[in-house]
Amino acid sequence: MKNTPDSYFADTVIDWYQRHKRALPWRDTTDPYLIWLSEVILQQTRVAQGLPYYERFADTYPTVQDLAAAPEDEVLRLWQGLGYYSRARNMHYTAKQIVAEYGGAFPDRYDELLKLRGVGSYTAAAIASFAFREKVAVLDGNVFRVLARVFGLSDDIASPASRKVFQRLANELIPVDAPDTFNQAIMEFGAIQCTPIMPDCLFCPLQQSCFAFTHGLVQELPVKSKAKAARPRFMHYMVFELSGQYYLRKRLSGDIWEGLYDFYLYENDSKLLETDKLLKELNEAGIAVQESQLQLPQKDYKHVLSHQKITARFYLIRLNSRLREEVVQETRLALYDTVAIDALPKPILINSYLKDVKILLNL
DNA sequence: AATTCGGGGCG
DNA sequence: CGCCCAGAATT
Repeated sequence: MKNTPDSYFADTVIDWYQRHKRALPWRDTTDPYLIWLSEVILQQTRVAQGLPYYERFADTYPTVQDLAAAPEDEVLRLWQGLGYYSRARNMHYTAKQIVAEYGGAFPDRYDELLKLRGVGSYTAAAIASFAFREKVAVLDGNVFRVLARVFGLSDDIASPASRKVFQRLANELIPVDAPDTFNQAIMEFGAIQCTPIMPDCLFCPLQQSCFAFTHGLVQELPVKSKAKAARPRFMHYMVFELSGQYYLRKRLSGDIWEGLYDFYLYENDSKLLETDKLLKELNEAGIAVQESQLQLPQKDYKHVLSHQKITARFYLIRLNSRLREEVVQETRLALYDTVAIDALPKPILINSYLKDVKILLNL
C-alpha cells in the first residue's frame, strides 16, 4: 500500500468538496429530524431519486411530531415509488417513539441513535456527525469504493466481514475538527468524482496518491462479489370491479410490499393461467364467476426487483354483486372507489396497471 | 454469514 | 441487460 492514513486524504477530499459540492436541502440544517429523514430516504437510493421525496416529506411533516401523528397509510402513500417500504414503516415507528419516549428530542450520540428502529451503523454515524459533530465515520457504498481505490483495499465489499477493515481505516482518516464535513465530502467525492463506472481520474486531486490509478486497477476496485440471480415470480391479479369500484387488500408481512395495497393474487410458476383453471380457483375460493364476466390480460407487466423478477398479468372481473362476507373476511379484500384507490399506498406495478387502464388518471 | 427487502437510471 | 445506488433487519 502506497499511502498511509494521514491528513492529506482528508484535506484533499474536503478541499475538493468545498469546490464541487451540490446544494442539497438537508445540508442547510443541523436539525436531527430533517437529517434523519434525509438519511433514511437516501438509504440505497440515489440523491436524484430521493430529493423530491425529501421535499414532500419535509413539507408535509416539518417536525417529528407531525410525522408521528400521521396515519401509516398516508406515510406509505407519500413513500410510494421509493421502494424498501420497511424504511417508511420503521421511520414512522421511530417518530412515534421519539415523541412518546424521548420528549420529541433525538438522542445525540452514535450508540443511542443505533438503538432506534431503522437506524443502522450508517444512519447513526450520519446523524451523529452531521447534527452533533461526533467523530464517527460513515460507511456507505461511496466510502467503500473511494477507500478501496485510493488505498488499494481488495476486500470484497459485499462481504460483511470486510466492513471492519474499511471502518478502521475510515475512523483513522476522519479529522476530529471536521467529522461532519469529512463524511459529507467523502460521500460526495464518491458520488461525483470517484464514480462506479468511468470515474473522472483525469481531473482527480488524488490521482497521484491513488493506489488504483497508479497501479492501473481502477476498473478492478472495489472488489464486489456478484449477487445471485433474481428468482422469477408469476403473479396473476384478479381485479374485481363492481360498478366503478374495485376490491383491494393490504399486504401482510413475510413478503415484498408489506403494508401496501394490491388485488386478489393468484401465483404459480408460469405466466400462463388457463381460463377454466382460473374460474375453478375462484369458485374454490367462494367467488362465483362466469367466463362472460372475465376480461383476459392485455399485456405482461415486467417488474424487476433486486431479488425477484416478476411477471404480472391482470384479469378484470366484472362482478354483479358484492363478494360474500366470508370471502371478504378470508381474502381481506375491501371495496374502494377511484378517489380512495388513489390515496392508498400501492406498489409501482399496481399503479402502472391502474394508470394503463385509466382507473387512475394522474401522471 | 447469507438473505431479503424496490425502484430507477445509466452505459 | 448488468450494475449500483448516502443500508437495515432478519434468519
